[in-house]
Amino acid sequence: MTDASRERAAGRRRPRQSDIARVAGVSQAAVSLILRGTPSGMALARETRQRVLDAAEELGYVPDPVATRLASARNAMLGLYTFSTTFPTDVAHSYYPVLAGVEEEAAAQGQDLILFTGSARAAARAQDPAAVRRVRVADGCLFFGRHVPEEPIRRLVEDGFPFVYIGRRDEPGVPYVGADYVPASAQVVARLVAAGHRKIRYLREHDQAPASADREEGVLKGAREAGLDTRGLVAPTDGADADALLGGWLAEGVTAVVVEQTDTGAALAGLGAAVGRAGLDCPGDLSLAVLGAATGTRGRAPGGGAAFSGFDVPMREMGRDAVRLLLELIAGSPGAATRRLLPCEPVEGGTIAAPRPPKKHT
Amino acid sequence: MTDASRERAAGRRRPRQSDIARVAGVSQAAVSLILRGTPSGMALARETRQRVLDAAEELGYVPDPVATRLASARNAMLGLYTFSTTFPTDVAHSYYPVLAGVEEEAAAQGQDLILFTGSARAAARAQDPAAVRRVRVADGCLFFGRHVPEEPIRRLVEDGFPFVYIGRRDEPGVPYVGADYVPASAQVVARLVAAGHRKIRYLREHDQAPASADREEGVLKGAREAGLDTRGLVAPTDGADADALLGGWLAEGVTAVVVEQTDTGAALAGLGAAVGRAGLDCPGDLSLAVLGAATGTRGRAPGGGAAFSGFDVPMREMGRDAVRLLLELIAGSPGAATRRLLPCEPVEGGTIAAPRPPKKHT
DNA sequence: GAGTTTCACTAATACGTATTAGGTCCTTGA
DNA sequence: TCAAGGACCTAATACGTATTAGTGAAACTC
Repeated sequence: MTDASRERAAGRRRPRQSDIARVAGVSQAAVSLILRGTPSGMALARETRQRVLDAAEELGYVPDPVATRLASARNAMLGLYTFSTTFPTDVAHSYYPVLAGVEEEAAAQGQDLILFTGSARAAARAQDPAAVRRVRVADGCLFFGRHVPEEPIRRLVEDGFPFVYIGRRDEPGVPYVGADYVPASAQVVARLVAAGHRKIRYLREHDQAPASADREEGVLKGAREAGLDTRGLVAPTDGADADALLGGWLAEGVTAVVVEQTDTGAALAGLGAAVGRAGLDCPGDLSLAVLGAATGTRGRAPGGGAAFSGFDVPMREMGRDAVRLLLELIAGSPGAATRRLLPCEPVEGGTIAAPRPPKKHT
Repeated sequence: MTDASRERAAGRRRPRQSDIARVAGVSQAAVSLILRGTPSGMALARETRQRVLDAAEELGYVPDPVATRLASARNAMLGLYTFSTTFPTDVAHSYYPVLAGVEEEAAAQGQDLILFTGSARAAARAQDPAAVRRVRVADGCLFFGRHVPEEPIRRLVEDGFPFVYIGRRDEPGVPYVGADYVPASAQVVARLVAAGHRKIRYLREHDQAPASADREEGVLKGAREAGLDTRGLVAPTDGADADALLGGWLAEGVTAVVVEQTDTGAALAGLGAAVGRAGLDCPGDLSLAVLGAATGTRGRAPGGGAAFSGFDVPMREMGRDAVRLLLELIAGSPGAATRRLLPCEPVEGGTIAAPRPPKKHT
């Protein structure tokens, strides 16, 4: 009776393996074995096999993916949990290439993605642990975003749930795929020094993220290795005080500025505008370098068409590698390196030149 | 013994209702009833209910969507199937705002999204029906993309699976949320006519998509209503022959060109370049109008900073409305209009002006 | 010709949740 | 004191497939 009413409601009911079994005169198990492929050492008579295949074809059988996944432990779905909206409003958002990489690799590996949209509500209710816990519906999960509620994540670590963070993390035991900012940032400073700059400033945002800390560390490392004075080297900004900062630096004889590029891009935008307002030529009057222009969103230098000098963050590759690592964790591969830093590609660009001969000094 | 070995193998197993039941000292059925909500006329003691809820919280229980789906038919997950990569390589891709709208509304409705990444392989294997079939793990599915394999879709219609197409479709019975291009396109022509133009051309791409057909229909409608000659009005292009077309039109005394804007943007890009090479001033020498600039990607007119005149496609709202419609279909709402066209917002822009007094005629 | 293998398949059960049909106790009314 | 009813919960089963253990029969071994 229930069956009949369901058939009425949904038109013709989808044929199942048991229907095929009835038609072909075999058991449901035989149908499953034949359609799925016999595991090993199992043999089915050629004729029976054909009868089942014919019946399946005739009935228009389609396996139910839900049942398939219930029966086998995996569901070939990877979670993607972002701590802001996944599709940001700002098209030029720097997250974007990472997501593209994630999708690309997931598709290549035959995995679907579950986008957890709880972010908005989770943010509203301040760290609702249930929101993060929901990711367990997937085989594993990728986390992405600068600011993360730590408590729910720790919970996942404890439970042994497979997940990978995109971006370096400080917490022990958290697998991640990040960018290797330290050497890349040091190398940018080295390039400025090689071009003749001795008075350099580093403009960074007010931010506690590991990515920011690493860049600063790299800049300091590069400065020390070149024998530069690191006092006053680092200047945090919110993007609004750029004019004052720039004026001060020019007065001090600064010839090059390194800028941190993050998802908001506030520091770079602020400085770029200030350079424009001051009527400075770049790189004629001032050399600029950017730490981590987002691939595909690469800003244009104030002067004209040339790209900023600095390095690119391998966003796409981070996304891809995170998927690979996650799948290894899910599979339980023992030898996998669970904390990975990918190298950043240097960008030649056109915003570094030799400094003008200093007036005071000559 | 089996349980124990599995626990060892996979670390700690995900908690199930039966685990909660054991902890709380009730049956699995009671757990399901309490967590899911008692149907009607069922009463559970307040104290028992609390014990179960506490145990669930303590164990970090999350319902298995696959099992949920198999047993009932809801899992609060909507599928999103795109017939190209979901995160396109081109950041300025016009699909983007639609996806943002989908995510926004899904989050608002407490639904997660399943991104089906089969697209790549499906495209490779030319219309593999299995790829589309995967969507059935979700409660319903959104389809998005200009070119769609029709056969698998028809299959879903037959099976009564709830889905919504983003973009108008010709096939009968397919629910969709699209943009109402016909009146919007006609209105653009009317605006040109009102500005004094009588010789107009419409540049469209070689494309069979309904969206293209609708725009052309609207342009023709607008032309007829203004009493214009529609012969030679429509010109398809691949973007490469723009110089020749433009030259011919100028010789004919054409004073305004309407351009179709699609996801590739080839037609507009080609014409814009041709206008530049011909040294024409827009709108001084030639008025331009664009049918459907993508929100957020709005092109700039060749002359300078002004936006193209024309209309905007309500991409974001289409995404949102598609989610709403899909949820209605899933809920089985009887009165829902299943085929919706949203109005396009006119864009004033700066590329329409009165035509120069024609030389030949005067 | 008793024992062993191989073949070809089936029975049974797991996967995790939803749902329905009861089953116990406890209170209440007559 | 017995029946009726309600409150509270459990047993049983369904959902559709995967998988393992096992079964009967034929074929082979010595």
